[in-house]
Amino acid sequence: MQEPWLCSSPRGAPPREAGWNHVSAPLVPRDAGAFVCVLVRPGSSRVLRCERTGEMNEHDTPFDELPADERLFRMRHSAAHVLAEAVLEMFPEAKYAIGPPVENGFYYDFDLPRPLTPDDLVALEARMRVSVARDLPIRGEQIPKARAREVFKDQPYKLELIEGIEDETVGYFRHGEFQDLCRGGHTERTGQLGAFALDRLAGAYWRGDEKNAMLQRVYGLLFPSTGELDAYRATRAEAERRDHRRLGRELDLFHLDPISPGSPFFHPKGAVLYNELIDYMRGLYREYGYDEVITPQMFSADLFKTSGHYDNFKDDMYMLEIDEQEFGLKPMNCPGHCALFRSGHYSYRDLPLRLAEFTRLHRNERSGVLHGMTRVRSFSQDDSHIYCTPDQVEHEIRAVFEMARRIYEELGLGLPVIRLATRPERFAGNIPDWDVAERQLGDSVRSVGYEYTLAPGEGAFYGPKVEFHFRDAIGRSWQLGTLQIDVAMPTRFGLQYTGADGEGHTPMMLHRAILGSLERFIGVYTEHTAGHFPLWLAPVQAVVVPIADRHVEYAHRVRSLLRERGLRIQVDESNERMGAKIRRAQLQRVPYMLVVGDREQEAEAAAVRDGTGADLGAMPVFQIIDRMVDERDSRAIYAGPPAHPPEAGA
RNA sequence: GCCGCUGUAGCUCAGUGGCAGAGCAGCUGUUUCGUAAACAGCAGGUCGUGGGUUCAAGUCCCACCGGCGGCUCCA
Repeated sequence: MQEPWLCSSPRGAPPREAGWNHVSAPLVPRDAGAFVCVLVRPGSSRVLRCERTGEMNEHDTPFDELPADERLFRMRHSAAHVLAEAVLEMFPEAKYAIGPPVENGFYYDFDLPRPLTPDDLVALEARMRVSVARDLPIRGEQIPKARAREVFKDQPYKLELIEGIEDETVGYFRHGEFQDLCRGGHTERTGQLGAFALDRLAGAYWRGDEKNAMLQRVYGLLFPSTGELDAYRATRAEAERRDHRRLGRELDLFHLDPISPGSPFFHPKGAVLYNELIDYMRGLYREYGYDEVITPQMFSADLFKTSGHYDNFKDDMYMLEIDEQEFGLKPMNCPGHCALFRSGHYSYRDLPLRLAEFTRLHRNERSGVLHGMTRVRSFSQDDSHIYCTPDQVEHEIRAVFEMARRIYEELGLGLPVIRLATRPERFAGNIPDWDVAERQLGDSVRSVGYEYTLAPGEGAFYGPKVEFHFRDAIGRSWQLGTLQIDVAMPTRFGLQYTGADGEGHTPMMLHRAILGSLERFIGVYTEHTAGHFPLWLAPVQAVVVPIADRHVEYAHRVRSLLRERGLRIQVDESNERMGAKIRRAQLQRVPYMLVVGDREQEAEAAAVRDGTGADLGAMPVFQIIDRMVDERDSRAIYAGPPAHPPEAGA
């Protein structure tokens, strides 16, 4: 017989549903004034559910009637408790910290006598399933702080949390032998957790502060159903197949070498992507009135002292000593552009001045943060700084938005999601200027038809920041571009332009990048497209496949004709069967395969197969050229990967 | 940087103190082929690096380097 369920019902409030019998007898008066409500079907003696409507409204509404997202939140939250229960069983001396629900599941942080191993995860998961099978009631209540301190007297992290709570009482949850300090949001029983699995181990600082102890974090996945859990795992497997580090190697685009950690080597094919993207941006710069500049790779530390980067980022810069003077490799372009502006004499007639630069930047990123192409130490950006008069700012911001929208659309990325990052704790400039700039950015975002979410305290040290995020083809969100108003550097550099009044004025300054770092963009875009780049970006745009050796010469003629139009074409002369050549081209994500045999040679044609695997039939060579040139010049988005992509390798 | 895991052929991986292996890729030869993998042979190794334990180390221990998963950071 299960133990009765305790509910701290407010004086026996009746259940709301018709058709339920309400047994309001206080079966287990565990806490003074607490009532237990047991629900049974009419005519049945089987206890179906208990309901509690206490001060915390924990089980005010039956779990099954909650909105789906609230149910999922509670399942994940309760799963964290069940995980902690399992860990405490395995390690009675464990100190447990916090365990919230998170996207895709939950985690719990522990201070344990030894590191956990993957085998431990298996054992813990088994223990969790026991708790689920026991289907224990989860009870919650508010208890006085003094009592909580007593309950958790051997739990330093819980005690610290208790001290941080301002109320006189704290939330206290139990199921079985397990008890936790918790603000609530739980299932009614441990049997309601849905489909879960322990996922991975990680380290995490207590309270997210690197000055604090490193705890062991156990991550779990949890979804309402096994189907959804499997679907999530399938998505993750797809992400692995698309991983740019893997595709970069398989498609021979780039690699990273221990000889220079975090600094990509672009192979010939990767360099095509890099240069095509720059060409694309240059074309837009001409259209949008940007001027490209090239500034030094290295500056005296004085420059970075002036800009403020020295104070904020010196440890993350590559510093050098030259002739007993301190120099640094530039980690960003803005100080150099300010130096360029300062060197000239600009009047209001020269503004807005939009300085763009693609030169390489170096940042000494901490070793643990490096990640493929998305977090590197050496990179270049489609970077620009716009100097303008105060009354030009709004127009300039809108123009950046318009340009960004166009670029993301042309690349097939859809509409970005906007975040507005405001003044951080350490900042340059003065607060009134910050307030104005934050309002101006927010207003501009709305005026161009976007909503934004606020990211308080996440701005750059010199000004508030708009971030452009987008979701890729498998639902992951990435930040690409940014737009910032600088409320510090023009003043710090003493920048001046001559106004119509003949007086000197401080210009406004905007920072903006749309692709962001080219390295990161290429990494993200490789994953978004799974390597199926649009034709204009594809490193090899077509492979000519001769059926037999006697067709090689004609294949070369076809290649020449296409190359004359600037198309990037290869001939597969290998001693392989056609099927193998097709397969190889397909695995290399080549957009077009041009098969040539006797029939095609006769007709000055090629049998065309596109990257989706569709057979387009034989087409005259001139028609193939027209088609490809059109597709390239219109920057058409790739139609989509083949329905059944083959696995590379064995 | 911190915590954990990890490092064997170009790639993916096997090798639990006793002769360093497989598949794919590569090279050579045969085959000359009609839309996703022809056949045969050959070659390929400082087992991340440096110390240590041992008669003996890819295997055990220590340090360092790189990578992976997180945390922190991200101009």
